[in-house]
Parts: sequence; structure tokens; C-alpha cells
Amino acid sequence: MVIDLMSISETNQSTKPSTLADNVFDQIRNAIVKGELAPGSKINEPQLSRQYGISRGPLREAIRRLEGCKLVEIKPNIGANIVYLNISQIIEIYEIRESLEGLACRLAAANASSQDCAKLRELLTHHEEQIQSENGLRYYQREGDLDFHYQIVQCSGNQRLFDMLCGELYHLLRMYRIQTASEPSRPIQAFKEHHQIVDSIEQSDGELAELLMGRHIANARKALLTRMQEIQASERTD
Amino acid sequence: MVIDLMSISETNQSTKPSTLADNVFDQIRNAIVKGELAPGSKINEPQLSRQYGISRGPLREAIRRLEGCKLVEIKPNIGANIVYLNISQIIEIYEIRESLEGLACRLAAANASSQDCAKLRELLTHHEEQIQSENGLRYYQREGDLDFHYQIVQCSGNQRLFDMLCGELYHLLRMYRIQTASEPSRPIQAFKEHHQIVDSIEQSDGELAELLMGRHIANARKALLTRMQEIQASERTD
DNA sequence: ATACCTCTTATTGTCAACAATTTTATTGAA
DNA sequence: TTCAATAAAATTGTTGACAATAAGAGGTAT
Repeated sequence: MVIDLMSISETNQSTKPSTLADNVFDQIRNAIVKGELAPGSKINEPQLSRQYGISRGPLREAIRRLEGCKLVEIKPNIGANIVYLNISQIIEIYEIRESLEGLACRLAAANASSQDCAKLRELLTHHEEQIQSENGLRYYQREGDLDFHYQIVQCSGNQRLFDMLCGELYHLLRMYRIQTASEPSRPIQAFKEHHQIVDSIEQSDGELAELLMGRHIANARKALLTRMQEIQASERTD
Repeated sequence: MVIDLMSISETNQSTKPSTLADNVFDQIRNAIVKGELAPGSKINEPQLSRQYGISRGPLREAIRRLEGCKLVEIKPNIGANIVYLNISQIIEIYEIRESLEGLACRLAAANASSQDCAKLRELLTHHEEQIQSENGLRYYQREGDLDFHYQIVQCSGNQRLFDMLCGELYHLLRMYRIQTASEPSRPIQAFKEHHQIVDSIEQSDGELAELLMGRHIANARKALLTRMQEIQASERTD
């Protein structure tokens, strides 16, 4: 059950009257998130316009939209660069996640229907099955975690909160999940925390759900921080 | 002490090598926030390009950036509309503010220097002076409140949090503050709450500061909700 | 070799024209 | 009059060309 953040967040109807700028926006965003366009690298308009087979007009519109999403930074007369986040900036995002997903849990505890809870349970049992095999474990680390958080936010019923997290912040995190080659490697612990969170949501205990989610993300943040510091240290000794 | 959210958030240097698209972006955003471009109204590209004396190219780039900031919505082949928020969408934003500014307070309590605290105190005493006169009261309602929140977020030291609140959400709120013709009219109460918050920040009591700010915004949200329901009710009886 | 200036090249910013689509106006029939 | 079909006008989407700026190559003096 890998949920595609892109397709859902865009709510494409069956027939899709879209523009070149919109299509290329999606493609470039995917390329950034997958790491095909490296963080910090420069965007060359003539090259990209050839690559996507369009003129520079709609391409520049797509880049401007990416600027609005904070995925690229544009300097006048110099050009656009893929955003590069240092450690402290990633920590900043995790602080915000901690707060925002705590809110999402509190709202979910108040709003989630029994079907919503059933879907969350289903996702967890699915993870439990997958977590047995090494392959599944890696899946869980890579995508399963975000899937869980994604569904929680959906249950909150706050559309803008959904847009902020799933439409912006998660893209940035995916980008750096790939850069750092993996999630914080604490899948079993994280899995238990997920269970606790769903428990409290099912019991409509919003305060507890908020607290647990806050801790959960704080734990992930700490694990990520130590991991990235290790990477930095090993890079210095090369 | 009216702080201009625009100029600061853009960090314009003394010499400004800016593009037409960036300038027009600022101008349109100001026009939206001031209500000169009404919520829900359509953006006419030929008209706006004439008005600002530029061609449609950079204008469209500016509109795309506004789309990224969630200030306009673009439908393919139909055009861009100024975003229109209904009551429940405004409530959604207040829920997010509640969470995010609570975080800002917790961080501010941990990070704020003595100079930061002095500036906050200074702002409060300034408000106290202004709150005497009817004129000052209106000022306080209109701008002073956001000034306060603005400075708190600055003290948090989390740049992305600052961008999210001061660069996006506050613009939307300003827009609707004008639409609803005033702030929730509880200035004295709000002023007291501001004082409590600064107290807790000065005492480095992050948890308390977070709690108080959450309540403060929740109060504002409730006041706004009842006020807007009154407006709706009076509109029905016309 | 380094620093500095100049010329060349490439890239970005802007514009005006054209194509495609939607909206509006008009006509005709029930 | 009301509704539908059609034609005209306006608006959006896209392109290629040109101007302005920045990046790079090459040569000269220290």
C-alpha cells in the first residue's frame, strides 16, 4: 500500500485539461524529490526546456510555482537553484512537523470515523506483515512511515493542514530521505509508536494522541540528527 | 511601531536588482491583502498587464508564484481567481496558528535573548500608551496584534516557521481582517494575554508560553467565529 | 603564477505575435 | 419568451525572437 503523494494531492479528475506549465511542474518536482535534480544544483532553462520538449515560457512558470513551494530559490539575473537544506534547516522542519502532526492527531481523535480507524489498523497490520522480511523492512522505512503520517493527516479533516504537510513539507523530507540514503533505522520502535497513536485516536483521546505523535517525531528527529552527524564525521575522515 | 511584513520578509538589500515579475508579485500581493483585489474575483491578465505597464510574460510568472503562496487559484484555460476563504477555512488556519505559534513561544522561551525580551516589553508598553485613545485602540486592533505575534515568531529562531507564519498565513489573515472590517473586538483582554505570554518567555517557561499562546489564539478564533456568524445572520435578514 | 581587463559566449529577462480555448453575443426555432 | 445552436470577441496558453545581464576565455602586465 504505497500511497502516491503526488497524484492524490493534485486531485486529477478522469479527464485532465492541464497546461504544459502544470505538467512540467509535477515532473520537475518529482525529479527533485527523487534526487534526479541534486539539492543545490543550478537549473538550466534552455537545457530543461529541450529535455521536456517545451519552450521557456511555461517552464519558467513551473519554476516560479516551485519557488512558491520553497523547492527552488531564484536569484535575479542569475537563475534558479534546487533548494539545499543543511542540518539545522531539517531540524527546523522536524520541529514544525512535531507541532503540526500533533495537531493532526488531536483533530483526528475528535473527527476520525470508525472507517478511518479501520483503515489505519489495516495499514498497521500490513506494515506488520511487511516488517518480517528484510525487503519489507526497507519498504517500511522508505515509504510506509510517510504513508502512516499521510493517513493520519487525512483523518484530521483540516484541508489546509493536509496541504501544508503532504503538499509541501513531506516533499522536502522525501528529498532528504533519499539524500541520507535511509530513514532513521528504528523501525520496530517506530512501529510500536504508531500503534499507540492509533490506539489513542480510536479512544478519542486527543490530548494523548497529540502528545504521542509529538514524541514520535521528536524521536525520529533525534535519530536523524545523530545519523547525519555520523555521516558528516565519516566524511571528514576521508 | 508598525512593522511592514512585506519589506522584512523579502529582505531587500539597499541596491535591489529585482525583476518585473518579482516587483509585480509584491504589488499584487499587497493589493490582495489590502482588499483592492477582492477575494474570489477573477484576474484579468490583459487588464493587469496594462495597469502595471508590463507584458503578460512576467505577469504570469508573478501569478504562478501567488499560486504557490495559495493566494490565487488557477484553473487551466479559465484563469486565476483571488482565493476566497469561507468560515471553516479560516477556522482551519486558526487551528494551525494555534499549534504553530504555540511552538514559536516554546522556542522563544528557550532562545530569546534579553534584548529580544526588552523589545517585546517595549512593544507592549507602546501598545499600552496607544490603547488609551480610540485611535490607538483601533491601531492596536488592526496592526498591533500582528506586530506582537510577528516579533514572537522572530524570537523563536526557526526561520522556516517564520516564513510559514509571516510569509504566508498572516497575509491570508490580513486579507480577511479587512474583509470582516475589524479584529475580534477584545483588545483589553488580548493585551493582558500578551503580557502573560511575555512574562512566561522572560522566565524561560516554554511549556507555559506555549499553553498561553494556544489559548490566546483559541480565544481569538472563538471571538472571530461568533463575529462572522453574526455578520452572516445580519446578511440573511436584509 | 596571479591579478586584471577585454571580448566572447551563454543564460536570464522581456516582449509581441500566434494558436487554442472559453466566454459572450447573436440568430433562429419551439 | 425561452432555449439551443452558431458566430464573434475576448482571454488564456504557447512560442520564438530580442535585449540585458552574467559567466567564461584569452591575453597582458605585474
